[in-house]
Amino acid sequence: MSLIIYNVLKREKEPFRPIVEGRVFMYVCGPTVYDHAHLGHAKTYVSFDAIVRWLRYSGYKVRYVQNITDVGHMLDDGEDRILKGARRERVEPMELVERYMRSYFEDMDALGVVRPDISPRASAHIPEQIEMIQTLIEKGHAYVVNGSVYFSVESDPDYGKLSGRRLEEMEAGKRIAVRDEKRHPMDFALWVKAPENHILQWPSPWGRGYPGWHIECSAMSTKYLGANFDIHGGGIDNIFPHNEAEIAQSECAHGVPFANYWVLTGSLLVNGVKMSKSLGNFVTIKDALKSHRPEALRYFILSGKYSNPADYSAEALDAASKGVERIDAAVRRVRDALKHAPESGDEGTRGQLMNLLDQTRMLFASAMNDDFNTPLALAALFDMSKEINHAISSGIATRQVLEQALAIYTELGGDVLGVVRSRAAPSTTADSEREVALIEILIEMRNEARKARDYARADAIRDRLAKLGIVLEDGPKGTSWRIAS
RNA sequence: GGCGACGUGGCCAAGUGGUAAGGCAAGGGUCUGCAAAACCCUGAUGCGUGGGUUCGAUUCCCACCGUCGCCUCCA
Repeated sequence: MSLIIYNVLKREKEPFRPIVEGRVFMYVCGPTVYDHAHLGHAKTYVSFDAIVRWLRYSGYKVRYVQNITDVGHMLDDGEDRILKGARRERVEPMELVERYMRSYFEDMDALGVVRPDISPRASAHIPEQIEMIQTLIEKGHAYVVNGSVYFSVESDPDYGKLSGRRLEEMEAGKRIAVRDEKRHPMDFALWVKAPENHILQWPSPWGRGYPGWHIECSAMSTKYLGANFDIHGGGIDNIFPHNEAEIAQSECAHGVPFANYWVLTGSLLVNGVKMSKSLGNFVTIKDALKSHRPEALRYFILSGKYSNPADYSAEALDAASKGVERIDAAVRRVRDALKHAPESGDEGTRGQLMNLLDQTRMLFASAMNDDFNTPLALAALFDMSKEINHAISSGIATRQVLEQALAIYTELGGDVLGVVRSRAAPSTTADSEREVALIEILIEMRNEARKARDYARADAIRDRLAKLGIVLEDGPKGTSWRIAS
């Protein structure tokens, strides 16, 4: 079974053929770190996390590079976002960058997003960017004006191939006053001359200045992945001008194709419009994590296709929490059942169940291999849960079956999608060990009350524990407990 | 205006030229002292609207309506 990817560059699904057998070189546009990350960022990076995890699970050796933009990302008025943020918080630009870069990694760690293999910073790759700009000038694709350097879009016949735009058509829609030093209104800055007292500036062959936003991704992806690499990812909202500019710069400088596959994620919407900083309609990841488990946020994101837009609402997140809880409950039951599972059972039944589990793995794999169809992959886990629950209820699940089911939850639900916690909440600290013991004492007392038919007392214990977020569940084999999600 | 995406049961969301996965919510039932969890049952004669192609379309084509993204602020 082989992987098929929807390639935005071709506008169609195509089989994935890596440049080097067994390896994947992948770049994803990272955040500009001038403020806390919100759920829109979470959608993109959780989506790519699932993609990378699946590639690795499939046996590929992946090098995953995701940049940190800490210079060069301009606002409409030409001011650098980092400088504006630094002024707002009255700190050094690099202090601001450090603050929000840490915040970003904290959020990603909390969401269980596996860290990229390399997280290069734009400000740490100024020489590489300058070198690339020089190459572009030498090859006639860029020109110097008053200490700034612009990329000449007319010098690139392929310009617009990713976003499907043509230069002639774009001129009509421009909304920004064009700097008259540009030769063509669509030309974009590779290097910007710094005003006198500009805080962020570096020496260059063209005088002191700072790099444009797009060139960093070209320079850094080339450095760590090569001029031609496998997959380039990002949010669809950056398809133009950013991704388009990356392609133009890279291909004009190196004369080889840039990324072979373009994988872009749909935007996160709120009430039908994009969640964004500028609209102020955003929910930070930190805030969302105050009321929802990371697995619930991941489930919310992965229950739709990465390429489609998703609509955020508090209700949607609640529904996701319930969904993830259903899987969790099933995993708990399997773990419990494993404690007293029969070693052997009816051979025919056992074979049927093992078949079902194989089927689950197959369905999951074919879903993920079909352009990373995570919602369909999740459905495979739900279908399995239903069958396994049934098998446990009717006592026909043998140890072998349960172990295999648990392996599926752990590997596919946990390692690949990250919606199943890797194990039951660990109780490693002294405090929590004591807490567990106390809960067990209370359960014992309650069960004594139940035996004595003192239900008022039994219910009181259950209710009070529930208020603390501890849920009791009475089963045929005793009472179990869990922390409410 | 240009480019792109989308419109599937109350909500979310897969999918296919041959008769609609899954989740949430709802109703009924089994289990339980009561719950919880779990399991069983119920629900779109229809997949934006109107045409067309076809033996047959939700799936292909055309038109229209609506929503969203991008067109140098944003993952």
